[in-house]
Amino acid sequence: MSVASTTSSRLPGVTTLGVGSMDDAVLARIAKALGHPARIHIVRVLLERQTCIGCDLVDEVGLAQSTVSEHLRILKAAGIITGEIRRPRVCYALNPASLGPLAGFLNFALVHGVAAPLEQQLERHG
Amino acid sequence: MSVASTTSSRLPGVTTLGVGSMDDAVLARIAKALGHPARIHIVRVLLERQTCIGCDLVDEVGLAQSTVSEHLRILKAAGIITGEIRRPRVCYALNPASLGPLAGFLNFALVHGVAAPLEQQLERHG
DNA sequence: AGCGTCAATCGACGAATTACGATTTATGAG
DNA sequence: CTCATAAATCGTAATTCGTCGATTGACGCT
Repeated sequence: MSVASTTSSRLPGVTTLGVGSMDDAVLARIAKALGHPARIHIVRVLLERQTCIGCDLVDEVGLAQSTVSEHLRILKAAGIITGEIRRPRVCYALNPASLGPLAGFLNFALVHGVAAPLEQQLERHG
Repeated sequence: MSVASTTSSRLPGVTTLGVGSMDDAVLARIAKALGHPARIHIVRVLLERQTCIGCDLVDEVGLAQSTVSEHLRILKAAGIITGEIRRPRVCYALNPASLGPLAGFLNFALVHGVAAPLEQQLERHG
């Protein structure tokens, strides 16, 4: 099925390979790491102030320091953010390229999913 | 920053509003629903054969019927798939529009994230 | 009516997640 | 050296997740 250079988008980091080229586990890992409001919030903050932040994150998301640290660990483990140690601080930054696979998958689903007429979604059967 | 009609992409379902217009909880909910290999796999299968499938999904993902049913329930609850009851079968189909918010957020991160200081990403490995 | 098929639900159980406070580690400042 | 600060880690509790087998429900057939 379609390992074709089908349109998709020309977003940086998004391969134009078909959806079949991506591994379920890879995509799930990224999605799972983003699957918490606090972590989405962290990514958003890192997006706004690209300059790294340290403990400001703790103030931003209204959770305990240890909890925020854990969320940062999860994001880091997924490769979504980077943490440059600068004792006693740590400079966090977004690693946008890591989002490429999931973004590519979703874009693919978006452009190829709408091709199905509404009636098909309600009427078709095998 | 926030609500700007910045570029992004012209993918269907992706609003051109800024990243600030999306709620953390909404994005996290979609991401969480996709945060499992089996569910990614289901979405992919639904993408390939847009025509809905019933029990074929159980064969596709190699899990018990009740487990697959649970994954389908989660995807349905997140609005990612639809299930048209056609006794004794159920016709599942992708609801691509539901992926729009997350796709938009990731695209935004992708295009706006590359501007981040390069040295941080290189210096990071330690 | 009775059977077969498919999907949902129930109950169970271990594993993982989320959250917190307390502690520890590592610096830089005074 | 001592103190303050920032981040990670530890221990722990509550909750959620993932998975399964068994059961139930709802049809279409014969």
